[in-house]
Amino acid sequence: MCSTMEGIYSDLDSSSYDQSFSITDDEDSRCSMITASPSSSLGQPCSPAVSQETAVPEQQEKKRRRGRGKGDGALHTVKKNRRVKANDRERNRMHSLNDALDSLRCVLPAFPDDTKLTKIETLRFAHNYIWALSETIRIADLERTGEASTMHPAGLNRVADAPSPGSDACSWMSSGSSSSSPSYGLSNPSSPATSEDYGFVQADSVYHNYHNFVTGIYCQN
DNA sequence: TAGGCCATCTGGTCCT
DNA sequence: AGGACCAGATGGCCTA
Repeated sequence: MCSTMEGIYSDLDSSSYDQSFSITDDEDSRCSMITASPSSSLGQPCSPAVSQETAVPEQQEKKRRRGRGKGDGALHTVKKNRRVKANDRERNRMHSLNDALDSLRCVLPAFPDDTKLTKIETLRFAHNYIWALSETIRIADLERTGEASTMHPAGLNRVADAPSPGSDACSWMSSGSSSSSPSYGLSNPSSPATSEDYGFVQADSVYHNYHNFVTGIYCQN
């Protein structure tokens, strides 16, 4: 998950870094933080989430020093210790957030090239995925009640016209290519009325991909 | 090399 | 008072 961090800290400008405070005096608390990741409480057997815990402590140490201090170097000991503790909590909090994102990635359909989704892609993907599943239930209910013929979207049954799920799966499910101005601020998340709500450009294409998705193409590993 | 993504530090604000 | 949360700043890594 994490690439090598060799030589990162050694390249840091020591003068700018020392303006903050010496972080090495907090070695113990930081080590305890690394091993105390709350990811296990999430209950998802997900390798990406675990990798953070099992990373080489030396690499973790170097990675943790990447952030740049902005202090004036005149922090009192009490204030400094408080800041160090706050940094630890903040780091831990962000690790928890990342673990949650990893768990979320685990329950989303995998892509053919097994590319790890970015954070924003994961959130958008999950958003669309939930919507697709909701639509599946809704349409299934409609079909059961005999109203499906009037409620189906136009392109839903034209499976042959659907684009290949391989290359554009990510762009659809994550809306990754629509980072310019996608609208995710729905007033009612349970009823995404239009494809435009998700930044989709072509409604037909949406339903083609959606059909591929609900028929299992995107779920095959 | 520029841009995207990410981890970390930091100070402010709100809450308990 | 201390912790949680947040956003800005900074710098490293990776890729086109």
